[in-house]
Amino acid sequence: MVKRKVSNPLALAVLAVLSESSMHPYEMAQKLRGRGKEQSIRINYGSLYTVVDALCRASFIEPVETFREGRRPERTVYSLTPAGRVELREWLSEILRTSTKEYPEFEAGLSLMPVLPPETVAPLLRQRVESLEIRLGEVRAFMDQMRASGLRRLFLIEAEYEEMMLRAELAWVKCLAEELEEGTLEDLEIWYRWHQGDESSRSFAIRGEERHMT
Amino acid sequence: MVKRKVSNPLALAVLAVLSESSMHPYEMAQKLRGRGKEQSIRINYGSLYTVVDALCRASFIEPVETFREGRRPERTVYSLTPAGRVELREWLSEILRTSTKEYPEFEAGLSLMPVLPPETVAPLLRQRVESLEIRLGEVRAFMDQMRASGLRRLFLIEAEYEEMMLRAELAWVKCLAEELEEGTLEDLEIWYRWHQGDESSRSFAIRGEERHMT
DNA sequence: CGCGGTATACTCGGCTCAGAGTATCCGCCA
DNA sequence: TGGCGGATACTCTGAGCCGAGTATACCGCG
Repeated sequence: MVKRKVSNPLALAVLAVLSESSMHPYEMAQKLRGRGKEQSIRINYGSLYTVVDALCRASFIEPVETFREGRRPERTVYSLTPAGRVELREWLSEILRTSTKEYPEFEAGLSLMPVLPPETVAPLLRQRVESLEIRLGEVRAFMDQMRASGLRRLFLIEAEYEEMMLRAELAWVKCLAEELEEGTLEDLEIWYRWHQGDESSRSFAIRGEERHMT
Repeated sequence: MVKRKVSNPLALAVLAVLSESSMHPYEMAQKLRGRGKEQSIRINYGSLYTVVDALCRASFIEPVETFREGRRPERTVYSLTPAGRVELREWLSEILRTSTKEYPEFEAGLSLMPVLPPETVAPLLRQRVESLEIRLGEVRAFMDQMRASGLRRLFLIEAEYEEMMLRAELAWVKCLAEELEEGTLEDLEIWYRWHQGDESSRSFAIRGEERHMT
């Protein structure tokens, strides 16, 4: 778990494309886009050039030539250094090997959910179900399209992972929404009363304590 | 999907605790820690004070008094404004309602996985299984501990969500590792040959095209 | 009664990042 | 042939964010 000198995942993608052949930054973006990597790694120009620069400073890549055609801005072609190859292997291994805690927005939302009254939350979760279904459709469409263009399944493994995670969340959210709608959720009673301003629900978060929440 | 003036999830947590009662920044952090919110929302001092400041500038919160005890640094107590209350409700609703695409590291890792040879990847995934199991244990321990201190289940819903997502990932990774170990994964053959430098696997990513990868 | 360790309460500087803006070239249609 | 849209290829600015560092107070222990 060494701290990486360049920690943006886009840098990992840069190292990966350069492990194939030398190229200039814009071409890297094209390559990654062509393979549909923008689905799993955020590619944006601002970060791309910053990241290439940072990789250069860390000596993981180096410029091999610069040229210009016409009066276009100069293109600098970069190539991977041996140190860069090592970094690529180690970093990628670490990512596959260890699961680091991330903080998805929805988890934060859930943890503050009781701030809203339960009658409000139920329809919101229903909307989420729809939203997840749409996203699921997009992922499937993306996979079909990529496969149609001849890409092997191995190169769509990250999309399969995303699909599976979406399905898992979908099932869970559906279940939670149902419990809310049918009133079978534990603690729903006090949650409701608390939002009515009921004094008897002062101890809301904690069983048998004075009032406070979140 | 309005763009938030202050977009750090920590700001949402600040609005949420202030919806209960006015307090100073350090107390907010204590409250959130006490409820175990540091599991679902990144709380760190640097961000906390920046975020409080930003919320002030956006008029979602305002200072109500400042005092000092002894020769300790000054404490500023903040309270929620009506605009802040509206922001809290809307922001939280949006998070619960819509799923926005996030970019977990592991997904990026998977999408670049073929850079490593398959014999290397299999044991890495096995290590991930272990790592996920450890994390799962931590989440369970956290829930038990919180429940033991009297916290209602409703306030641990985000932990239940995390547990479920961990289980889903665990099952999937186990399955993938197995397929690799038993050689039943589609495309495993060429993946292997490609790393041997075999010329017949030049068309690796794409079926029937010249060599390139990622 | 002196000392170290822990809790309190911030501050600061530097790095990262996003995304809007800029400038050039090419193809095409009228 | 002139103009316009779209692709190419960056650049720049400002805001966000982190985490190490700082300084004081309190508390227990020998």
